[in-house]
Amino acid sequence: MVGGAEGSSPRRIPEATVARLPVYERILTEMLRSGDLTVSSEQLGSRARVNAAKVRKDLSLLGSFGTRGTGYDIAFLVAQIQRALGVDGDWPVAVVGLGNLGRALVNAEGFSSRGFRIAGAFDIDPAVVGQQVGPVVVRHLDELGLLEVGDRPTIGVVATPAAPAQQVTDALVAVGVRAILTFAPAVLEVPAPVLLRYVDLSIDLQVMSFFLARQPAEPLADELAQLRAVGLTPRR
Amino acid sequence: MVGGAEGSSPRRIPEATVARLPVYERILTEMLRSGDLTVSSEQLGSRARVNAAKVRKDLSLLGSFGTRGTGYDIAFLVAQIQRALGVDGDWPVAVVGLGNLGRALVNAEGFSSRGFRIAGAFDIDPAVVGQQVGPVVVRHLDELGLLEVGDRPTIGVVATPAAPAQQVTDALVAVGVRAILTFAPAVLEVPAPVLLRYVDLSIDLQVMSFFLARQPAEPLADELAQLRAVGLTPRR
DNA sequence: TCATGTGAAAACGTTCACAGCA
DNA sequence: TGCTGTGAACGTTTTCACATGA
Repeated sequence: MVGGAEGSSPRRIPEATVARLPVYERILTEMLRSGDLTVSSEQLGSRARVNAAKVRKDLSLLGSFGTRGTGYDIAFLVAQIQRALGVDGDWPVAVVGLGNLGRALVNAEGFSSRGFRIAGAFDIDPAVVGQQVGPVVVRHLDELGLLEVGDRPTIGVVATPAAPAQQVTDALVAVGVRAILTFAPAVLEVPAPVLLRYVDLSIDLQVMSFFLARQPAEPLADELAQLRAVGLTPRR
Repeated sequence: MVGGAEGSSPRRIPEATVARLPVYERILTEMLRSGDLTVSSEQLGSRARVNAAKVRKDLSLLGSFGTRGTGYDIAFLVAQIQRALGVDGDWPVAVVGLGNLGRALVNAEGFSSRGFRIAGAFDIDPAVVGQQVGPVVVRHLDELGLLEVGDRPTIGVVATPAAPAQQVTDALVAVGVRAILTFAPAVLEVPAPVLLRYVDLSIDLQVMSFFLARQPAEPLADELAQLRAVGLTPRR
C-alpha cells in the first residue's frame, strides 16, 4: 500500500516478503561464516521455517539470480537482500529511556551495523543523565531538539515505562521522527504519517499461549509440521 | 492450521485476529480506567489503527455481544477477549540470561499479570547466580531440570547473547518447553512441535526503514492514511 | 538431473455495503 | 437513527505444479 509515482523502482515487494528478508539475511550470513557458498531454496526454507516455494517467490522479487540445478550464491544473495532493504541509507535513531531495556538496546549487537546508528540517548533521571552507556552519553530529554541537523533522528525508540510513553512519543514526533518503535506497554497516539510499531512481551506471550492452548500437549509429528512458527510480521 | 478433532471449540479464530486481540484488550482496559462504559467499533478501531469493519469481524468471532445502536460493553468485552485468549491458563515461563534485557523482562509490567508467571530465572555467570532480580532469585542454568513439577516451564524466554542461544534453547527444549521466545540475534533450530518466535530490534528497524525509504519524506495526508502502522503480528 | 522461476489455483484476510435490531 | 453482524467482493499471500535452463 505504499502507492505513489516511484518511476524506476524495480518491482513491488510485498510487506510479507519484506518481513522475511532480514531473516533470510541472517541465516545466509551465518552460513557464510560456516564456509558455505551456495544454498537451495529448500535449505534456506527449512532453516527459516518457510515453504521452499515461498523462498523462491520472495527471492525472485529481487531479481532472478539463482542457478538452476545448483541454488543461490550466498554472498551475492546477501548483497541483493541488503540492497533491497536499503542498507545504503543512514538512519539516525533516538533512544528514550535508559532503564534496563534501554541499556540493552543501546548495547545491542547488530544495532549500529546496518544503516542504523544511535543519534542520541535520552532520559530525565538526573542519576542517569550524563552517564556513559555503551557507546553514548545520556542526555536530558529536553535536549532532544538540540541535536545537530545530521543527527536529527528519523526513528524514535521508546523504552520508558507506560506512564510517560505518550509524552515521550509526542516529543519525538515534535522533533520530526518518521517512525516510532515502542517497548512501553501502553497504547500510543501518533499523527497518521508516523509509522508506529509495538514490541511487547506480554502480547507475544499471549499470542503464543493462544496457540499452545489449542494444541494437543503431545501432538503427532505430522500435524505439527503444519504449525508454522508464529511469524515475524504484521505483522504484523 | 491447528487442525484436528477439537469438538466443541466455539469458532476458528484466525491468527491475524489473535494478534489484534491483546491490542484491543489494552485499549479497552485503559478506557475502563478512564471511566468509559461502552465503545463503538469506530472508536476502538481508530485507537488501534484498524478499520472499524475489521474490529467488528474480529469481535464477532468471539460471539455476538455488541448492542446495535450503542456499541459494546467494555467490561464484558474485556472478559470475552481474555476468555478467548485463555487467560485462565497457567503458563510458567523460564527466563534465561539476566543481562540488561533479562532484567527488564523479569521486571516487566504486565508479565505476571495474565496467566504468566516466572517459574525461574537462569544464568551461568557466577556473579549473577544467586542474586535477587526483581521477583526472583537467579539460579544456575544447570538447575533448569530441577524445577518442581508445577514450575516446569511451558514457555522459555532466551535473553542471552547470540553465541550461547542455541545451546540454551536446546536446554529449554530438553526440559519440555512447548514454545520459545527469543531475543537473541541468532537463528535457532527447534524440533517442529516447539513454537518459535523471534523478537528482534534490528529486524523491526529494517522493516520500518524499508517503508520509510519508499515513502516521501513530507507526504500528503491522503496517501498516508493508507499507510497503516506496521502491525503486531506475525507479526506479525 | 536437479533446482530455479513463475503462471495459475487455492487459501486467507480485508473491506464494502447493507440488512437487522435496539 | 445509529451501530452491529455478516454475506459477498476484493486484494493479497501462499501453495502448487511444471516448463525452463544450467
